[in-house]
Amino acid sequence: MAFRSEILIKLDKKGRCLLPAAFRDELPADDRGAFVLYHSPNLAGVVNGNSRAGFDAMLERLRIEALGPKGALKVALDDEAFDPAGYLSASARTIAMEPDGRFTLPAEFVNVLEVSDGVMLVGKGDKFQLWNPGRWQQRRDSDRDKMAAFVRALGSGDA
Amino acid sequence: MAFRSEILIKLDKKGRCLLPAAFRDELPADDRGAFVLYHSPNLAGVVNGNSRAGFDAMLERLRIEALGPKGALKVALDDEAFDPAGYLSASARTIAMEPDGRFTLPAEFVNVLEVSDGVMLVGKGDKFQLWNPGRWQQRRDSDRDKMAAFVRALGSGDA
DNA sequence: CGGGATGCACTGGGATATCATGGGATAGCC
DNA sequence: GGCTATCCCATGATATCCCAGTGCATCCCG
Repeated sequence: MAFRSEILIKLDKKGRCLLPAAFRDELPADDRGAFVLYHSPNLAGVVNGNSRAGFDAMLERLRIEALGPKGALKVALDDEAFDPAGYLSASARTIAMEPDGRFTLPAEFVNVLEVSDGVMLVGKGDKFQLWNPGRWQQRRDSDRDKMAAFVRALGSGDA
Repeated sequence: MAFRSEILIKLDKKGRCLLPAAFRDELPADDRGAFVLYHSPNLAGVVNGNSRAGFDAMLERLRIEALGPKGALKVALDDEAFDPAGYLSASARTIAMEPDGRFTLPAEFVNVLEVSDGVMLVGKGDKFQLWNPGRWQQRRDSDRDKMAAFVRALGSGDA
């Protein structure tokens, strides 16, 4: 289960779009009919996606690693303290697909993406992202430079 | 698992090409049906390839190198920071082969390679590369001189 | 050691299935 | 009723499956 590649998909007049086969194939075999979309916790205008199992696993890790084993019980009871996993859950929506992989992109995500007729889907390994195509282009160019610098920095260490 | 030799393969009218048996044999025995292609992170016009396991192992090493073992949670949540492993994932595609080892080379790779009827496959040990045959010829000539100089330099060090 | 037979690797091409998308029709829901 | 979601069908493009041929390597046998 590793999401790869970047794919531009259409958003039609009815607000539907398609989760491409390359991404559907990465969903768990026993849960191919739905997935989760959630707002990026720290990057405005980006929507993250994952399988339900993948999203739940991330929340689980977050609770354990951020709060410790005993934190889980505390978080279940303590409504006053900040709960990062709860925050993400609130920003998430389960998306049901039609059998052919299409789904209606909820308006709240359309709004933050500011897309009208195309959405860029980007595989990030553990998860995938939805981007405004133009903004992704910029981010991609900037990341390409950072990647080149990263590789150069590795080289100076041992060569 | 070590990819060796350089092999020129045909790219047919339907955009298919063949992963030669010499390379298929280096794929893990339990995952012979697919492999991964990804754009070179710092060399335009070159496409890298590896087994799924080999690619994933590289990403894993990359994450540890870049962030330390405890960075996993942060990288899963932080969409703003540059993530080299995520960058490579986005540039990668899983390629399924037919039983006889043929596959369709995705258009995005055909474009960056600027190939029309032949692709040079070059074994690099841990991974392999796809080159435009002409560009590989140049690279190869230049590497030959560099290798000779490298060997000479070795000699002057202790003789 | 030579000659033939056999099998596999690579290439080509037609037929079929799947993918991605558009659009109509139907069924709820405020 | 107007809006949205769901189901269904249609279509062009692409990918996949299947079969066929050719050449090279290996193997077997005398």
